[in-house]
Amino acid sequence: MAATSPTPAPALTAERILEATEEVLRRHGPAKATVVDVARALGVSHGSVYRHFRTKAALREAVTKRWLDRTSELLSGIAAGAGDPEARLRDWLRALFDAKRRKAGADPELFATYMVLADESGPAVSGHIADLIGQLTGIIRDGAGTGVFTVPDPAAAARSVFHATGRFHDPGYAREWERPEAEADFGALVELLLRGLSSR
Amino acid sequence: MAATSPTPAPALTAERILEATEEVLRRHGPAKATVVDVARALGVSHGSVYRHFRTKAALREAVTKRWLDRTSELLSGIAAGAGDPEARLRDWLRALFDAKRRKAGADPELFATYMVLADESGPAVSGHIADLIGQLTGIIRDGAGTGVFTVPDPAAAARSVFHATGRFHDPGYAREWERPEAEADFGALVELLLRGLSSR
DNA sequence: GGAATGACAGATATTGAAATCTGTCAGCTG
DNA sequence: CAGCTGACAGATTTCAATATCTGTCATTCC
Repeated sequence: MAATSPTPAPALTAERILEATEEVLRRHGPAKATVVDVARALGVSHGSVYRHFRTKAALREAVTKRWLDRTSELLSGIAAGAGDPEARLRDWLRALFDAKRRKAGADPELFATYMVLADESGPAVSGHIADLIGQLTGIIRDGAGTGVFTVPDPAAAARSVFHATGRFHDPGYAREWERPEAEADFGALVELLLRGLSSR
Repeated sequence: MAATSPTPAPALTAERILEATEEVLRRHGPAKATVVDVARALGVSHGSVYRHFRTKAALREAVTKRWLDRTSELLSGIAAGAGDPEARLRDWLRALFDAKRRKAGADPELFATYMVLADESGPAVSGHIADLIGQLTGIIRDGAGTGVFTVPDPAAAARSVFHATGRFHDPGYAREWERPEAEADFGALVELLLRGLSSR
């Protein structure tokens, strides 16, 4: 016989708690999702949840971090690519915008839930943003190396590009993303920024 | 004898109601400011206020509009100037950022109050933004005329510039404006945008 | 007679008591 | 004995009764 049970009680792990928490958040929304709900969903007492996460805030922050990390990973693939830095920058910004817009459009309630969580988890979000700007810095540094971009400070340029495109990735602007002119506005802004990066 | 009283009862006018409303908002905040409070501050019954403004929402929107119009006027002076369009654009963006940052820093509670009002008054804000983008369009069109800027569509470029600088004028970012790197970030972004506008 | 009043109905906000939740921990269980 | 439980104190949320506010309008007052 196997020492580990086949399905009945798959051991209480941080990962399983996070999955259950996501489900509870999806069902009840951020305001009504309680630690007791999470414990009930897992068939354990809420005390057991506190063995893995010191506080409710820590649990929520872990959920937020997981969610943010998924976006980071998706984009890091593009940033690390080997092609033309100009095209890579375009693709990266486009992928960021598309990913956010798709999530906000597909399930607005869940997206609103994650906006609340992100608001609570300041440090996690700051780290995520630093990561994204780091990816941008890599692309721009590559371009500066090959001479496609003419910028004295790739890191500063990356910050500028990230801030400038905020309207197309900051969740606070989600409502605007469905407007018909959003697409053209995004394209125009990206081209303006690319011209600025590569002007002699 | 004068037909109009010297000071006692200076006639109930829309202007006086707006002033009293601003004062009540400043004192009580947006959540607790009532029409009854405004009427009491003026020494009249609340029914009299409803003679000048159909609803409480209309009264609040009028206050918002007055506030937004003050910013528009300040900037229109710069936009209509006769100097170098490049310098004018720099000055205009700088003036917008400085005005917002100064207001947010000097009286955070009042600024928060106006953020709530602006949130309620969608159409008034949209109109204000359209006005600002119009001013930007004027500057950029001038630059396109003299050849300083090389853009096919000044109106589209103006939209891009306004959106790109959102982080430095959108009230939602007010918290960031006090951070030490804000100044450098603002400068770097403006220079990047100017290079984009004038690249051959 | 044009402007202001104040009583009123329905909508919204406040309050305080009861219910629920968070976080701890001594003890149980396998 | 490592992991889980459930009772508990203090903090937070819910809920229903109560109070206040919004918007109207018949009446009053220069």
